[in-house]
Amino acid sequence: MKEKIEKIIATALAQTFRTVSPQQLEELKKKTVVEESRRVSQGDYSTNLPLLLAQTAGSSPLAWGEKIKAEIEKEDKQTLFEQVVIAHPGFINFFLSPSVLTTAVKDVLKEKEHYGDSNEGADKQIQIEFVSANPTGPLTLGNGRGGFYGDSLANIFDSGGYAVVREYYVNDVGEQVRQLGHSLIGDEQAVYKGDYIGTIRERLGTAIKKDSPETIGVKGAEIIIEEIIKPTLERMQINFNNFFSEKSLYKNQAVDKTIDYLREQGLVYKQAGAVWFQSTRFGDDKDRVLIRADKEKTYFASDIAYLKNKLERGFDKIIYIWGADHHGYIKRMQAAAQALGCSQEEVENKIKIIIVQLIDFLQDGKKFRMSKRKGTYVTLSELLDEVPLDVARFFFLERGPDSHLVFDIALAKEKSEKNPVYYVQYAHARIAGILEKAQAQKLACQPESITLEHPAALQLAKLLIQLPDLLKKTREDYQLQRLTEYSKQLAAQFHRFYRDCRIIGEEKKLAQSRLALAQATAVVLKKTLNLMGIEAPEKM
RNA sequence: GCCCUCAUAGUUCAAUGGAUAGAACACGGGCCUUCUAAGCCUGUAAUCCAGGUUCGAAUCCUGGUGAGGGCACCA
Repeated sequence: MKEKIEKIIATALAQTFRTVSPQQLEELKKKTVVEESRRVSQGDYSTNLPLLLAQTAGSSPLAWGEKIKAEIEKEDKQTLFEQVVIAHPGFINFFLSPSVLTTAVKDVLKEKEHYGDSNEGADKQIQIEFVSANPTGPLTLGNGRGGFYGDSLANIFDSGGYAVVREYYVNDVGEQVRQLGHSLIGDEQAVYKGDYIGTIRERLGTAIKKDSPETIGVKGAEIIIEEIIKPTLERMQINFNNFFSEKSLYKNQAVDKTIDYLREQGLVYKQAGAVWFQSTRFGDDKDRVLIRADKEKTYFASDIAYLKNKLERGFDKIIYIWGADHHGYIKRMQAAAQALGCSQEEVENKIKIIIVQLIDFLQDGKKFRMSKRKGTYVTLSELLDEVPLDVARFFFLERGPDSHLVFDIALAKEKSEKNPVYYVQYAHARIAGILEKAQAQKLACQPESITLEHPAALQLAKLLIQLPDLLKKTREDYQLQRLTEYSKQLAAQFHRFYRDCRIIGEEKKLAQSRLALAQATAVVLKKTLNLMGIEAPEKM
């Protein structure tokens, strides 16, 4: 919808404003905002264009408004708008024609679960790497946040027509694996604590006595991945396309080859026995070690090899989802990307690193920072024992990635009945109930002859048409909390419609129209919930 | 010390530089002979502080204050 309006505005702008250079025109178009109006009195959509024009070319915003309005009305050949109104201090408000809304309801019913999908990414491949928790213990709430976030983001790109690869990078080699080995042995170098250590120790049996810490660590990591992490991911209903092993990058010499490559580029030097990468050449704060004096390669070295691998696989977009404790890594990864041949622009647009803030949790009135090493953490599977998956997903997705959230465990359990996810699901179940009843009475909706007359019905239809714009926007700015907000709005508006507009028992044509709207609402609600990985129940 | 986030009702969160800052929970009133009251209506209540940019700032800039995170030949 917004696109259609933008197009009309762009044409109107070009007609009105001929004296200006093409660059300025582009500039104006870029700055022009079309948004859903916040208030009914301000129409359905509005734009700030007159204000911008006054800024660029002088004269009063309202005068510009009049000129643009005239052009818009000429240009609006499909009569999208019932009314176009200039408003102080310089907005144009658009009131949609009822026919736009009835058409939208028909579209929803026709496209069903594909409503809101787009083909913008039809020939594009995108890779999202997320969770990637170290195989040294169970997944934590923090992993859950990143996991639900990444999974839903992937769904939204799916819906945009992209070929999406969901990948989990397994750090199955190196220092921490050795530390895991020591922890399993239980010697003085033990680091990880927690009940699972004892369980795995028993599983390994006599191997503990004879194998090296490294070998034990490798075995332990495998058990943790296969028997702790993967089952938890399954409970979370996250399906990765690929578990990418760090070890494999060593086996096929990818790490060595990457270091060689950097060396050929003249970006590597030796100092004090170690091999360094000149990341400062690309804006990093300091150079970084690739090979330590003791010949051990750093994680950064394999991270670069992994990035190289991703680039070679030809993805159009590469998304990393990291916890805030990794933010210090961004600069060096961007430096690495440039060293691997990405332009500045590619680093900005092609490689997206999303930082999800860490979670504190509240227990007995005290805040705790989670730490696997200290054993002070809540595992995701513990959470899922207490709280249904739908609630957990909604709870995490409700917050923007930048928000530092405090997870009150007691509250999450106690308030599960009041969780907004039930509110949204209830709206869906209510509709399902009506549809069932309607069917029993042989009342079927006739999408071809819908009329929407009641304000509550019109308002509901206006919300339905927002889904495509909302998904598109989210693919641009990654602000997933928009989906939970939208689902709550949609549910609320349906509940109002339900209050004001009866369906069963009304005059036939009216009943059919309203039934169509209710059914379309169910489709959109379900779509929105499913994108978040949440069920849309028929009964509650 | 340097760098990155964040700071909005009592609480947890929303809000592309736009018009009267939205919800939910909590607290106070109302609404079920009618398609699910897990609902609806309604009241109280907020942009950390000080400057600046702008026609317009919760949003951008500078400086404070407070919270979290990061600054190793660690992972």
